[in-house]
Amino acid sequence: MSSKFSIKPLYEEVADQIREKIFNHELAPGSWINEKELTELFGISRTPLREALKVLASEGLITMKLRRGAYVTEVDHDEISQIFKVIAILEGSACKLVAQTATDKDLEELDSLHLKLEKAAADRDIDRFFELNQEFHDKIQEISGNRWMRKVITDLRQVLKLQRRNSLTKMGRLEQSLQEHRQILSALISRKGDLAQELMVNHLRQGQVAAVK
Amino acid sequence: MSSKFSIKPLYEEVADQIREKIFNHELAPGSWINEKELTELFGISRTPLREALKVLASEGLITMKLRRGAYVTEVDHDEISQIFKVIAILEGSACKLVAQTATDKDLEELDSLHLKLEKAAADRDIDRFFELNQEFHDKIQEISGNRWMRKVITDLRQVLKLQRRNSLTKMGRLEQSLQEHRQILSALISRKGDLAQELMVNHLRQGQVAAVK
DNA sequence: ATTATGAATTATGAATTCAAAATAAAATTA
DNA sequence: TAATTTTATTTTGAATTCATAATTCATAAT
Repeated sequence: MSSKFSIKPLYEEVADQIREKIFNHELAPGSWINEKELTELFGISRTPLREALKVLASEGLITMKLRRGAYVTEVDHDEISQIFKVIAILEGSACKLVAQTATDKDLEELDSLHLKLEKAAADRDIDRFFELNQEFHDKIQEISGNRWMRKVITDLRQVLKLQRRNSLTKMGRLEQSLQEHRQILSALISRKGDLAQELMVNHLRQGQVAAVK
Repeated sequence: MSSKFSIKPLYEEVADQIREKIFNHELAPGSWINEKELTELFGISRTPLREALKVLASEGLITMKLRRGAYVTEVDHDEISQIFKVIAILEGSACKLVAQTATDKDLEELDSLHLKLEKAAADRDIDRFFELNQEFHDKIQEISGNRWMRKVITDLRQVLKLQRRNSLTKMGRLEQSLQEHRQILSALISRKGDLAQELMVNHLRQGQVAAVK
């Protein structure tokens, strides 16, 4: 591995790298993991690699088969749908809470974040849009102030990322998604908790429809 | 380890055993994990033990410090409170869904489960009560049919179990808890989704109050 | 007596080794 | 030739080994 003085343990570093490979489909769902190949690629021994694999398995990203090794988990449409439902419930609640308890400063920050999002969309900068879209959702959770809810959502989103068709891949959906965000933001700013919650749940439902095709 | 022909990988077996030790406070929150001691106790080498530790760390039960080892995670009151809130949101939603979509047979099963719970309470059989109480909650999630929601709740409950003062330790709370269950069950049977949800959220809030003292 | 300093011990992180199981390849037979 | 058995190779699971960092303990200095 690159630097001699590691900040994090080797197995975590390795887990990060493998996660990346999974998310960009260098390691596609269903494909088996070749330990030797990866140890050679990373220039490490099997011990930390296998530790990393166990962590990824407990996250649900890979599946371990006794005496057969590990393969990238395949999630079917039904499971994607279930995961979306859980996320919708949680982000919806977070939204309601934000409408009720956020400071004005919080909402200003959310607003300025959304402005950047609008800009990225106008520029047709897809990557930046994705990134800021994620930040927008995450900011709401941050404001709502429940670290465990945030962790749960992050973990679930990670499993969703196994799927290539990742919610708003298509441009058409992008514009609609933006419109939904505007409504959510507006509801938050006018402190309409129930409305904000409903809009967020619906927003995520739309995302789900796009995701499962 | 006991049986020669293992069904599950050694590291999982070991993780299970350590989890048990954590939950019954043989390994108390804050205490450091002695690798050598555990390998000798289980009669295994450090390799599978350390794999197990990494899994437990990713579950949040233990915390790893680089070059210092691992200790059992300590969760403070604030975090317990946050976790309860997430569980309440999810179980509340599950409850609403069950009221709306459960078959009559589902509700009959839930009812008979609750009868057993009443019996255990009448017998003052605390262990059995705990077990059936858990089953009651789990059954609702099972009926609601979202495996991922169930997994999330299970994982969160596991972290709660780090705390000794586990919700309804005191007998007084036991009777009240039973009363709350009756109301939830009644709301479910009469298909009042919103009420069932509200009752469940409140039930868990009560549990939280008991838990954080 | 208390605090520093340095040696000895212990524990951790990671590579290597070894045994057993699974897969692939070769050889035998029908 | 096709199917089946046998043998070789690869891969996995787990123990062992090794290097280094952290801790403990003993000694010396203030």
